[in-house]
Amino acid sequence: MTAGDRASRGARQASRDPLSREQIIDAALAFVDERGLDALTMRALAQELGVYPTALYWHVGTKAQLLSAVSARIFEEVALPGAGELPWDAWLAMMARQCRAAIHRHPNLAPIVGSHLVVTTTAIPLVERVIVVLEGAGLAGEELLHVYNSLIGFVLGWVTLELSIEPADAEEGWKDDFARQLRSLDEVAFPALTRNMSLMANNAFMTRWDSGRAKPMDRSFDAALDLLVRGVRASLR
Amino acid sequence: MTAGDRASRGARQASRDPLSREQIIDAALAFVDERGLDALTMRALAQELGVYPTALYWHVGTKAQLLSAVSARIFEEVALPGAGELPWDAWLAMMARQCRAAIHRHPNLAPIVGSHLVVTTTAIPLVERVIVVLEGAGLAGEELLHVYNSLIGFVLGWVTLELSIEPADAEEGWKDDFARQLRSLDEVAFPALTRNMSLMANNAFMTRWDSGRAKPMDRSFDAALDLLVRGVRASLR
DNA sequence: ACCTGAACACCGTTCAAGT
DNA sequence: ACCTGAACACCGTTCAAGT
Repeated sequence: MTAGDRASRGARQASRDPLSREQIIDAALAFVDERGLDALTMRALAQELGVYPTALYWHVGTKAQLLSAVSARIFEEVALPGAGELPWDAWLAMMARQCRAAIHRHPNLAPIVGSHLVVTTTAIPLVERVIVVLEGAGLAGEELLHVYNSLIGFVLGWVTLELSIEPADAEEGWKDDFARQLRSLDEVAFPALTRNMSLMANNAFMTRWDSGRAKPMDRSFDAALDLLVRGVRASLR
Repeated sequence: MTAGDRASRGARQASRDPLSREQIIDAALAFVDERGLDALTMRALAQELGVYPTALYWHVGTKAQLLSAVSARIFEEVALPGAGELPWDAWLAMMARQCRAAIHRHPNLAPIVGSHLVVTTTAIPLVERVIVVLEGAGLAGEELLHVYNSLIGFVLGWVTLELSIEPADAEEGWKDDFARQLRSLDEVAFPALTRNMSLMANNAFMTRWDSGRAKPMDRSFDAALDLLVRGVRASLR
């Protein structure tokens, strides 16, 4: 460890107050937003804060715990209308779109949100209000539980997939390669896909090469959300 | 690099034939299944194969490319009924359950499947048959695209979330801690949640502490799938 | 309580050299 | 074509020591 590990112009250089856990989480979130998940190392973050890497451990425990705290921030950013201001179906659709928007604001965190268990109370206000609305729609018991899981699982999961990480630039022309592979597919073996290729190419899961970061799938999300809410509506009778 | 990096009893010790790309991918899949995603390093995998780490690079390019190839294997394992054997809605539900089952067979890969762009032709047969069935249900054009994305995004995303990674054992009693936090929630601030706590605790996204790996969410998945298919059915009229 | 400084046991990857 | 062997530039984390 050399003195060069400390930043010459870190945020800490100006403010000589001691580090805080909150400050570290804020810095980590900004870091991931700007430079990506892979670039976040304890050493690089420490340098950004003008501090030795090991100082972080005193505040946040471990890198995994830091990341978990950072991803929890996303749920605080979800802005919801008050319960009762909207009919239940409009409220749920609104909630879903607000969740998606919050994740889209931090796309580099999507892999964490989507694949790490959320064990934080910061999401509890959101949970509470969803339950209130579902009860308002006439749901209770097991049925309420399953509809809740359907909605939350759909939103968080679908958006995680939408924002998938693109392969690194190991092979440069991989996008063109994949596009070409799709275009030259055997139309005898795959008649339906080749017939709909202009529709599917780069627009559908498994036949796209741009991530939702570059090419958001707004229309498909709205459609999926509509189908799910329709399903709930139908099941209420 | 010392000679100890090579395995003393690796699979390679017995078979002296040269490595192959397929063999490496197979070994990596088995490795991840047994020892987890974090345990997979190029060095450890090389040792398992009785070879120097750098030998892997000649065959698979890079670790990211290897992981992408490994996760593609999951889609080959999805067993589907022939198109036309079932009504469209039953076929789609079957497809969804088979996809979920395939991912559940390799839960440690869920984070990769859920958060890395799929750019492989191994999933094309699946795509083809889904389109055939959707066309059979009377869908075409944009509507077909959106329903396709709704279904695939739901299945892959929802299951990724279901199989979320649990926090490491940094703090040992974190499960009890979280459970206690939930139980001691203010019932004035969170009346709906506290009222339904026995229903929600460890059964719902954001209020559970066991991953779907230990505690599969079968009922909720089936319910969600049913709601979505109901929605599609309703939208066909 | 909070941070430094050194050290440990790893990583992924490149590249020249061998066969 | 396929693999070895050494080396580079990193990692996360622990721990004793300082203030």
